[in-house]
Amino acid sequence: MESSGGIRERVEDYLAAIYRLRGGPELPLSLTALGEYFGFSPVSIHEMILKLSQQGWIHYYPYRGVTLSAQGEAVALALLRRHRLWERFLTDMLDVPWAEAHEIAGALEHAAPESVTERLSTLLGDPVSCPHGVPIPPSKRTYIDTCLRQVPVGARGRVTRIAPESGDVLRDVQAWGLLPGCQITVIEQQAAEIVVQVEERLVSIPLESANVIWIEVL
Amino acid sequence: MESSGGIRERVEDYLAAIYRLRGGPELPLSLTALGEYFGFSPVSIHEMILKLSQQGWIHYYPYRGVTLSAQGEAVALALLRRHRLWERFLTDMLDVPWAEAHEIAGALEHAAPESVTERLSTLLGDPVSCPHGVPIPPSKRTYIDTCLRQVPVGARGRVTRIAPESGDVLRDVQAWGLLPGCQITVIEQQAAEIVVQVEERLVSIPLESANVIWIEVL
DNA sequence: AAAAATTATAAGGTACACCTTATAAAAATT
DNA sequence: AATTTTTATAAGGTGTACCTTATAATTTTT
Ligand SMILES: [Mn+2]
Ligand SMILES: [Mn+2]
Ligand SMILES: [Mn+2]
Ligand SMILES: [Mn+2]
Repeated sequence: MESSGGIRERVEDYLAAIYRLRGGPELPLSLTALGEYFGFSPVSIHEMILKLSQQGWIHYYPYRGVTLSAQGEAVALALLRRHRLWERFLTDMLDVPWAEAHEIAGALEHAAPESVTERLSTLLGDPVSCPHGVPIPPSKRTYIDTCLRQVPVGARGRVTRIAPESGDVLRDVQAWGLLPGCQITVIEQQAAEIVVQVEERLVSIPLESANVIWIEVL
Repeated sequence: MESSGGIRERVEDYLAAIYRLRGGPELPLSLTALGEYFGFSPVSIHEMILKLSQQGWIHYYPYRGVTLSAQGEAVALALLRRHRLWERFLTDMLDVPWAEAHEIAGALEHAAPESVTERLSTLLGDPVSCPHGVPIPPSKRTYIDTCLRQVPVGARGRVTRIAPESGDVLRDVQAWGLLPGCQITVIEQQAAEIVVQVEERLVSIPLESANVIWIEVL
C-alpha cells in the first residue's frame, strides 16, 4: 500500500529543495532559506534538518547551514529528474498548462518508481530539459529492469541486481549461478516457483527469491 | 505542497476497497473482510470506520458491516476510474508489466488531479476497461476545466464553476456577470489581476478570485 | 440455555511532520 | 565591549493512522 518503505516523500522534497536553492555544492544553504521556501516554521525546519543529518542525507553546520552528502545529492538528482520528466509529459502529451504542471509533477515525482519514469523518458524521446527550460539530470542506470517475478514466461533477459540484499538470498543466487550479468530465459511460472534457464541448466527459484532478483528484459 | 487539503489518500483507499469488496450496494461489508484486504488489525480498521462514518462517507451497522453513502460511492467511483486509466497508461504506453501496473496505479491515482486524469483518458482514446478487464467507471463531468488563473491570455472559454465556494466571491462573480455558462476571453494578465472580456464588457478580476473561477477552454 | 466465536470498545503507545512559546547561544552590528 | 539580530534548542502540543493487550457486548453454534 504505502510504497513499501523507500525514502519518505518529505525527505526527498527537502533534499531536492536544498539542491535547488543552494549556491553550489560546497556552499551551505541557510535553514532560513529553506524555511521560506517551504513556508514552515524555523523550529520545524531545524527539527527536520537534525533528522536528515543523523540519517546521513546532509551535513549540518550549525549557524552556517546545510550541504548535501553524496547520498543526499543522488536522491535529489533522481527526484529532480523524475519531476522534470513528469512536467514534460504533462505539458507535451496532456496539454496541461505550463504553470500547473510544476505543482502536479511535485506529487507524481513520488508516486511512480524510477523504472516507470525511465520508460516515460523513452516515450518522450529522452528530453533534456523541462518545459521551464531547466536541464533534466541524466539517468544513472543505463538499463531498465523488472523484478524476475514480473517477467513473462518466454522472455530472455540479463540479471542486473539483487535487491534488497539479504545474506540468504545472495548465497542462493550464487549457488544457482544467477549472478548479475548472466543471461536467462524464463521457462515456466508455477504456484510457488519460477523456472529459468541459465546457459544449459534449469533452475527453480522460489517466488520469495524471485522478488529480489532484477532482470533487464532484452 | 501537500495537495491543498482534498480527501485524504487513506480515506479514498478505504472507500474504493469497500466498493471493490462488497457484494452489492445494500450488502454491508464486514470489517473483517476489510481488515484482511488491507492487512491491518481489526482495532485499526474499526477506528478508521468510526471516523469515516462520522464524516458521512459510509454507513456503519455494528456487528453487520458498512455500506457506502452516496458521497462515499462517488469518491470510490472517481478513484477507481483514475486507477484504471493509469493502469491503461502504464501497460499501453509504457509497457509496464501487467502485474506491476496495479500497484503503481495505486499511488498515481492519488497524485494527479481528476482534470489531469481526464486529459489522460482523452490521450488513451477513452478506454472503457482496465488492462485486467474491469470496466472503467464513466466520467461524471463532460468538460475539462482549468483555473482562470492558468488560462493563457487570448484564450476563449466558458465559466464552468466557482470552487471552492465562498460568499464574498460568489457576490463578486455575480456582480461581474461571470456566472457559470457565460463565455469569456482572457485579455490581459497583470501582477495583481486578470482582465477578461464578458460579452462587450471588460472586467478586472483580482488573482485571489481568479483562483476559484474555473473555465473550460474552447 | 449455555458455550463458543465473533465483533466492539477501552486504554495506552508509536512514528511522522507539522505547530507555538520561551530561552539560550552565537554572530553581526554598532 | 556592548547591543542587537540571528540561529539553535527545550518543552509541550496537534492530527493522522497505524500498533498491542485487555475487556465487554453481541451473535452464532452447540
Ligand atoms: Mn514533491
Ligand atoms: Mn520545470
Ligand atoms: Mn491508492
Ligand atoms: Mn485493473
